[in-house]
Amino acid sequence: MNNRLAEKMAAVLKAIAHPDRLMIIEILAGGEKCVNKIVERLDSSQSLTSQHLNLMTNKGVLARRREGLHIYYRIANRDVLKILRCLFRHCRNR
Amino acid sequence: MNNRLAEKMAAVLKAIAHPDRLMIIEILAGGEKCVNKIVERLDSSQSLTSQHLNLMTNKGVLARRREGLHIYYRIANRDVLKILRCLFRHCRNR
DNA sequence: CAACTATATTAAGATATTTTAATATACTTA
DNA sequence: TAAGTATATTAAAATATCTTAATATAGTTG
Repeated sequence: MNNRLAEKMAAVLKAIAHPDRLMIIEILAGGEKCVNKIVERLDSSQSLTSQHLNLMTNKGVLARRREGLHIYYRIANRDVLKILRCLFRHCRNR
Repeated sequence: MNNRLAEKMAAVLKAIAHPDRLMIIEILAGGEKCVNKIVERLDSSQSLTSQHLNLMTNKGVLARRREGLHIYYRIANRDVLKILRCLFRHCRNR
């Protein structure tokens, strides 16, 4: 692992290293959702959720598409789910 | 995933979400090493490296043992390596 | 025990992340 | 086109992380 790659890897981890953002990824694991559904399930504010969604989209973790008034978010690359599953197993028993 | 678990998971991610710390984990994947070996391979300062090592030890990612003047660090739980491998594969091609 | 080696701790400043509140934008529909 | 709904952006304050430099500690050896 060279320095450049280590930085890329750290950037991906930082993009998901937040409780709300992990929950968002879990919510989207079940398929794409529009923002207000995500806000409801998170029990967080619209603004903050939107910022989390934007951050993860900019970092390539999520992708979005518009359909009328709604914007649907989805997981951009399923690799992230693998990482989450390892992490989940690791944390569940401790 | 409940809130408590999401926080635990985020804490583990934060503990490793730093280029130097990822490199340290990779170095230790080959077996335990003492601090000065790690410092050499990282090309970072003794103090900063020691702080990274402490942080990861406190968060349960690493473990250490003393042998005379040297303190040997090792990976506390191999789950972390699985996470890193997923992440590595994810980042290598982008 | 003095000098040395290996490592840890501390404090401070720099930088980044998180959160809130207010406001803006984009699209839809009456 | 005005009002309404869904979402995004911005700015500021609060908090956390990162880095450096200086110093402390713990063990070893002459």
